[in-house]
Amino acid sequence: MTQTEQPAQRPSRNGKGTSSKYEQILQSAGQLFLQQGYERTSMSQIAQLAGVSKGSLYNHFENKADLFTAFFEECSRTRLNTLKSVSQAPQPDLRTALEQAAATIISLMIDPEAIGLYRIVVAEANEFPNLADTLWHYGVSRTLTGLSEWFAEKHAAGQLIIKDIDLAAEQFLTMCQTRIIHRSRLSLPVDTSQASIDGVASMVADSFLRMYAP
Amino acid sequence: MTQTEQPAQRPSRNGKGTSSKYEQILQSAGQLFLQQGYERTSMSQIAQLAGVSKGSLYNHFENKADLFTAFFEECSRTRLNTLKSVSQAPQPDLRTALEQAAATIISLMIDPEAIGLYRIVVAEANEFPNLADTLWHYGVSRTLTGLSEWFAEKHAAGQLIIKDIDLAAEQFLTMCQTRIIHRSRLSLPVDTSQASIDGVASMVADSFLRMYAP
Amino acid sequence: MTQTEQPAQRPSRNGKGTSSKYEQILQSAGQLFLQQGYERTSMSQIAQLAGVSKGSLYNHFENKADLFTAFFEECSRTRLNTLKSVSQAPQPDLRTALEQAAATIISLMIDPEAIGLYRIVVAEANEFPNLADTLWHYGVSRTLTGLSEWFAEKHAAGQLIIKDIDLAAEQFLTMCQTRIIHRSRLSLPVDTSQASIDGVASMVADSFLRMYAP
Amino acid sequence: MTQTEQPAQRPSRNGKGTSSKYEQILQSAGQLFLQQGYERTSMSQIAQLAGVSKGSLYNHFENKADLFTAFFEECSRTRLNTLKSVSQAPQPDLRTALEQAAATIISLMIDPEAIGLYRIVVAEANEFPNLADTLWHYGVSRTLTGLSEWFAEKHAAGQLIIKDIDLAAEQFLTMCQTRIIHRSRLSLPVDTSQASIDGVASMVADSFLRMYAP
DNA sequence: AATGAATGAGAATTCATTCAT
DNA sequence: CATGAATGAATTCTCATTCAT
Repeated sequence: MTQTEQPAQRPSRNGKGTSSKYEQILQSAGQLFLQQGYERTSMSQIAQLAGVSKGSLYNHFENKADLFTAFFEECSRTRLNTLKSVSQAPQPDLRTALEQAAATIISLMIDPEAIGLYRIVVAEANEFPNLADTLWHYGVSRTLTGLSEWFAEKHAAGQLIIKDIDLAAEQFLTMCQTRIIHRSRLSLPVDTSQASIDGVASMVADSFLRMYAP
Repeated sequence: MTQTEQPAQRPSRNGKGTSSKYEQILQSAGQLFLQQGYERTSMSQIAQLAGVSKGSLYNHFENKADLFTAFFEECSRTRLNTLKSVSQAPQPDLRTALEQAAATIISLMIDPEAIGLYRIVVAEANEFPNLADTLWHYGVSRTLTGLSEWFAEKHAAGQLIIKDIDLAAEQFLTMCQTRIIHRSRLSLPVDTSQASIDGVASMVADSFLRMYAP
Repeated sequence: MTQTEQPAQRPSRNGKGTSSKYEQILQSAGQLFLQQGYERTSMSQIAQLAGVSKGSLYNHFENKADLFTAFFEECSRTRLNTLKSVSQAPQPDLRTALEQAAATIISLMIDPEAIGLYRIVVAEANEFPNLADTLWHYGVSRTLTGLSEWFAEKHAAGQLIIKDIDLAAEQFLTMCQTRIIHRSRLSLPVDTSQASIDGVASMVADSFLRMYAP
Repeated sequence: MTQTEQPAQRPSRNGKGTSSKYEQILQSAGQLFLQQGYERTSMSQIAQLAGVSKGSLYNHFENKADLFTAFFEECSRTRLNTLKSVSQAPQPDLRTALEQAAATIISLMIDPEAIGLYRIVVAEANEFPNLADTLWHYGVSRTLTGLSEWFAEKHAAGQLIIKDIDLAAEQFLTMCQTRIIHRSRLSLPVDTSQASIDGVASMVADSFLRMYAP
């Protein structure tokens, strides 16, 4: 009912080249947790989807909470990795680069898995406090750092004038959440077409430039 | 197998000053739902906290889901009402007015109950789709409308130049969520002191003016 | 859970000419008991169908068992009365008279209410042992007596030669249950058209005459 | 709300001579269902009588209805099997053979288990419509077929003259129910001594011969 | 490691009955 | 008499976890 913190021993993947039962379970658990949330997902369901026995679950994970955190960490590491790459592609035009960065962020964050992860963290914030840490660590922090470094360069180059660079990065990220991401997280009807994303991205880039252009 | 008969009656509050058992239940349910979420809260817990028998719950509400939505609507109507009043107080200085509005919004949205409501909506978005509608209706919509009207006035008065007023209102509201609200929703450590709130509010006002001042 | 035997005081119907609430309840209870059986029928259902409060039920009947037996007795008295009239209509031809009596019996016994009563008696034979007495008394006994008297007359008149008249009556009644009644009681598909009934009735008359005609 | 997963497995009886837990449950369930009927029998009672936990019941059967039908089918197959053997023993004298067949049928059908099965089918005819099919298939059909074949032989041999053989078989079976079976099904006081059974059987044989002897 | 039957605590819900008004 | 909220025991069913094989 409450989570236990000991990370289950992670057996090295067996050398036979087949994805180990460990990962099979993790993958099935993830699918269900993301769809249904922690409480509504039962160990039986996971076992069935993974094609293993209920008992096997407990050979690999101490209990449901352990399996859950294992999934979450794996998922955060794997799925949120792409966010790091934001703003890697050099663009001659700053406005275009900002717009493109915003569009990328929005697209990544309305991905069903990202939405699912966000939901699960918010839902279980009290029961599993370190979920948020993990999400922040793998998801938000990296992006913010990436943006900060980028903005610092532009500041040094005189293309932007920013006093608090970290805050500016946070602002940029926050503004990206206008309308589309915000409504997606609530499962409210929302236009997620590329055109719609580009519209918000354009607005973000414009606003950001008004705020920080020389 | 057999049909259920008694439609849950919503008795008008008795005038004797004592909150009726109906509201007693609703209040207890709310407390638990906000703390623990829907799934983790059991009807037994609610009955116990409300000081009534488990059976009594079903004299007033058809089932757990019904009790939950009843709580949520009541709560949305009552608790989120205050958001309407944002920006009602006239201020000679536009910057100060914006800053104050932002500070008010931030304060209201990091209230534990508001955070709890947000969490529950995000968590149960799939199971109870109309929760988000209710939250949006009572919480977000009103605030946006209020801001839009205000900005329209300022636009008409030449103090702001805004093309898409509704989008501007959304931007303003989104920017208010930078750092403090965002982290609060994830139960991450965050400085919620007045000074911290004012800091973000000031940043929001500044940015907004840079974006839309003539 | 087990029945209590005290018959509830039967208030004389109120003189206002309107069917009393007592009978209103009895009628609704009957409808539900016959459809669903004793266990599956709840006091709430009865109250709702009768349009009275649950509490009212207990003003008129001591408990569920009492209400049930009251219904059953009333029902047996009222509904099974018609069986008495079997073989009242004089017929010049004995064969025709027998056939007609058999057809009447079959028709009466496949009536949904008769089937319902039979079912309920069989189902609750252990829990309410005197149901069977009542059914026998009001339903079977009368018919048997009627048949016995009739056969006795015919025996005296030399049209039939019967040693054990009571047994003959029972035989006649039993034979009437061939196929149609038997299958109806089990809700098995069965042809209940008049032609089908007449076919069995004819067979019964024939057989009976072979058995007892001089 | 969530789907159920484990289809109840029907394990083959383990060969160790001890009845498996599956059958242990089935046997206990049967005992209670036959005594008390479906509705009055609770899963807790069954678990207790079988000496297993409540949860175990659901490892073997999907739900109460599934356990019930499983019991019923098993029971019908096992218990009603003996009815098939009616009239297998050759008898030089037709009258004696008929009498003996009737006596056998009566004895089998007033067996407490047969009575219990009949009661349960009649009681649950609406809720479990295929109970009657099962009972008819395993119980009645076989007997009728057996009788029909026998009568056909006798007809071919000129010992009986029967136009509608199937109807004759039904008549024979119906007549066997006179008095003893009929009253037993209602739990009415009845003389079930061998003498009494022989009396009815004799009457049935006599009547049948009058109806169909050359 | 793998299995899957077994468990017992606890979940939601129903229901006959009572009782103050 | 009539009402309907209140009750608490009982019911069906779920679920995380254990353990012998």
